[in-house]
Formats: sequence, C-alpha cells, structure tokens
Amino acid sequence: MTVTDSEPVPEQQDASRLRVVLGMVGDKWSLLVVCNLKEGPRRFSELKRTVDGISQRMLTVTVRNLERDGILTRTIHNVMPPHVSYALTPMGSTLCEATLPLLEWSAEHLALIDDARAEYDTRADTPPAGSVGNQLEI
Amino acid sequence: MTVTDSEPVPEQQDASRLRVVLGMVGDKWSLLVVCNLKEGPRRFSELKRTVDGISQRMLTVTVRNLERDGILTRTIHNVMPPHVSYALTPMGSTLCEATLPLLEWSAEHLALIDDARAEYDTRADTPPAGSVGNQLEI
DNA sequence: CGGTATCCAACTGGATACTG
DNA sequence: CAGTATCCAGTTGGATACCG
Repeated sequence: MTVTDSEPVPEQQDASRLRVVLGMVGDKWSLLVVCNLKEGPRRFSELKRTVDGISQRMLTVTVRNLERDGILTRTIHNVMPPHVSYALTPMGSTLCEATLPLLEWSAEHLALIDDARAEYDTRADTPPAGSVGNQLEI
Repeated sequence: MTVTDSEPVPEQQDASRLRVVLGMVGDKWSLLVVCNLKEGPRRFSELKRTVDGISQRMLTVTVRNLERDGILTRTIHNVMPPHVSYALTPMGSTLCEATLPLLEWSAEHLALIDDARAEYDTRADTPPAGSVGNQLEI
C-alpha cells in the first residue's frame, strides 16, 4: 500500500545498486583492506603494515564499516598481549570475486588510460588558433 | 636501470590497480553516467535528466574526467540550438562490462547487507552486562 | 596491541548566477 | 543548450595524543 506507482525501470535499479556498492567500497580504503584479507585472516597491525599509507584511524573506521556490512568478521583473541583478527565472511569472498573483472580491466587498460590522459592534456595545453580542440561534427 | 630492486609483489600490483580504478570511477557519479551511456549516446541535458540528482556542475566535471581518461567521447554538433553528445569509447564499453559482476553481486546481496547492518546496529544499541558484543575466542 | 578522541586541512559536491 | 564561475556546507581523512 505504501507503494506509490509502477515498479522502477531497470536503469534505476542499476543506479540504486551502484549507489549501494559505491557506498560500501567506493571509498579510498575498503577494497584495499578486503583484498588484503583474500589470502586469509590478518591482525590489525598486519593490515596497518600491509595496506600502504593507511592511518590507524582510517583502518579502524574502514574495518568497522565492513564488519557492519557483513563483509568481514572481527575476532578478539584474549591472550597476552591481546590481539584482534579480521577475516572475510563468505559474502566478503564473493564480493572480492566480483571485483576481479574490474581488477583485470585495470591491469589491461592502465597504459591506455595514461595515454588518453597525456593526449587530452596535450590538447588542453595548446589550444591555438587553427587547432582542433574538440571533435566537431556538423 | 632506474629500477631499484625486486619487482612489486602481486598484492601491491592489485593495490596500485585498485587505486587507479577507484580514482576514475570510485566517486559519486562516474559509474552512473557510464551506465547511462550503455544503451547509446546521450546529450548533456538527457544525462542531466536521467542521472537522478546530479547537478549541472558535477555532470560537467564528471564527463570531463571520463573524457580525459578515454572512457567517453564528447562531440559538439554545430546546429541551432547547439548541442553536445557523449558516447562510450570501446574502452568505456569494456569498463562497463567489467562492472557487471559487481552489479549482479549487489543485486544478490542487497537484502543480506541490510540484514547485516540491522543486526550490527541492534548489537551496538544494546551492550548490556551479560551480552556478547563481539565474537570472542581464547 | 588495538583502539578512541580531538583537531584541523583538503577535497567533494550542491546552489546560484552568469555566458557564448 | 551547455556550459563556467563563485561561494559555501558537509564530509573525508591525516596527525597527534591518550586509554584499557
């Protein structure tokens, strides 16, 4: 009854899903942490060492969000000295697999992207009188 | 000769690639724009209408970056009134395909994510004396 | 060891007004 | 129509210091 009218068109469903994924892993660190757990559980300090450049604060925030989303589990080991380990859930593993094509794409296109940027910047740097700054079509 | 020492380990390669992809499409709008070009070229105003909630400024910024990265082309049609159309490059199309698994993953796990969040928030809201706030393991 | 708390700089992105 | 320019609020994230 709270449904107002027609069901959303496919494009809007895509958009909604994209927003969910990006909200989860679209930030600077989440996917890097997830990828570092691919091989197995890691402790907080291991992650901090492995995920290059991450601050303690951002690692804490990132793993908290991923735990909340059900991507990884946080386990406290009551030993001396105490430590905490993080591991992917099954859902986290499938997420990891789902990002693999994107990783491959990146590997294949890294050079082409650099080329495209260089070419674009060249065109942008020199916009003299007779030059063709943009594709034209009449 | 400029190479200092050993080749980077696979994990670091992954990380570097992830940073590239995230830098390109990890923002709020890029993937939404790309997905809206999947079916074919679109004009600026069409994109603005279709990509729900995007401001004129952000659409301009987003398509400029995607053009620079070689993901889409910008074509100016010299008619009255003048208009501009955007289309995916072959590289843009392959990027789009590479994100499909992530889209499917999102579709399959949306409900589970909501459940995980709800459960996490419930545990967080009520951390009374005898409760088990976190997984423990000795 | 694995956090939390606080502060602050930089960036993101929305609103609005103006332009060719 | 398709921008550009400006301003500004909100968020992200780094540095630092302290805590159980």
